[in-house]
Amino acid sequence: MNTVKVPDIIVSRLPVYLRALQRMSDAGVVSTSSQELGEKVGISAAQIRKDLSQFGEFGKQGTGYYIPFLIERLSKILKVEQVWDVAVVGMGELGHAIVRYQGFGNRGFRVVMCFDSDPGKIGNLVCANQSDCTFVIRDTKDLVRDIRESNVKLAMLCTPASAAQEVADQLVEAGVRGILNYAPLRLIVPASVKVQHIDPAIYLQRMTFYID
Amino acid sequence: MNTVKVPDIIVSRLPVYLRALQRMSDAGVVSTSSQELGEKVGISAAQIRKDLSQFGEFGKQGTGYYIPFLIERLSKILKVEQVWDVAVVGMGELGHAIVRYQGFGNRGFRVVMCFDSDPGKIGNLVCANQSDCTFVIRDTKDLVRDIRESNVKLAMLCTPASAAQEVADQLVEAGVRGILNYAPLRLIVPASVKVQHIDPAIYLQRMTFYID
DNA sequence: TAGATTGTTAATCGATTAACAATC
DNA sequence: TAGATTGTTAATCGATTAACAATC
Repeated sequence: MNTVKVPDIIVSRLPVYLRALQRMSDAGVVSTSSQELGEKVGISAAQIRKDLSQFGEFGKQGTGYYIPFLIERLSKILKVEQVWDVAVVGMGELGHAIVRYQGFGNRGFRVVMCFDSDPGKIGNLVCANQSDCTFVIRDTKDLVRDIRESNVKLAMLCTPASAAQEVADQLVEAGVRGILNYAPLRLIVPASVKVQHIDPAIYLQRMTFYID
Repeated sequence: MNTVKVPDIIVSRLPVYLRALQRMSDAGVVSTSSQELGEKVGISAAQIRKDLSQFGEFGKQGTGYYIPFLIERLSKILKVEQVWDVAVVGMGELGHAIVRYQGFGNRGFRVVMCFDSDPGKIGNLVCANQSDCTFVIRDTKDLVRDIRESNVKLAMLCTPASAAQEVADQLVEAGVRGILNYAPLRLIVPASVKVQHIDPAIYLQRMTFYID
């Protein structure tokens, strides 16, 4: 077993490779090379080979990579050969959009429950699709109990900034190990909990710098 | 004038500094140090000083940084002392959530128009807030003309993956210089156009790797 | 076999950190 | 003044690239 820690920056590229490979696979392509994959994802061929070599030997000299095999291996490495249950907290516009969104299923995730603290929303139904209305908005007061009982390990945090840290604390207490944070502030969590942050305004500001 | 190109990685941190400074300012704090700011954003003090030194001298030895001044300078550098008009393309759940979202205003952006190609949606109203319904969904066929006429330089792309590249081509033709891409694929655009990509599934997969 | 492409090593490149003189 | 903190330089660290033997 290799006990050397894999650099975060390599881990962060693996999902990008996986997504491109799944697109190729969907298009009926069965094999590729580091060269071709690199062009699709905008990363050098050498880098892709080096990244993959952290985890094993997945290709063959002369012929490249067999896509179904590489997808299987990357899915295992990223632990998305299983489907993860996800909780959504904060059922404003964004929370609703996420719960209704259909695109996570084939990427390894599904929303299983959602919460809000607004009495006007608690108990309301959210329709994941037109015909089959499956989600009841739960009271955030029950968050720790409900998440712990159903063993949910991932959450998407869509509350206003003012409530975000308090909710994060509860998520940690409930045993959540990964938080996708949409609130525009940095969450303080133990080292054992991962946080990824999505703030559209930050991304827009990274582009305006370059526009004259 | 300094003609040395600023590294992208430094530019990418500036919005994070700005957001933290604005939060401090909102809380009534008027000055800070690289040490304190670093703790808030999770970046070393030395790195913050080095990043800022790319653009000038904004602090004072012994006393640190005067927050209103640093906010002003960072806003200028990122070109968000003005408010940018943004177009939203693809009015599914996500597009609606973005148009209705109120949080961009004080970060330098406002949505001014939205598009969809579905005849069942074109002409519908989208309410940016409860009382004042301001947006009519426009036909994507008119995108190039409308965006060019109103001189919009930023767009958020929320269409399905299948339509995304075609829409991106039209946005480029219309003179858009920055695209925030929510479709799960890499867009091909000229070097003069910046793309930032938001794919929640990618972020989730970056966390599951670390969860045992 | 000949051509193609891997996995890996060594060289290069760039980013981060440590340290400190300057100075508020 | 004495203490604090900047801006900057030099040292360190880590990531990327180039090159190529191995081999399908």
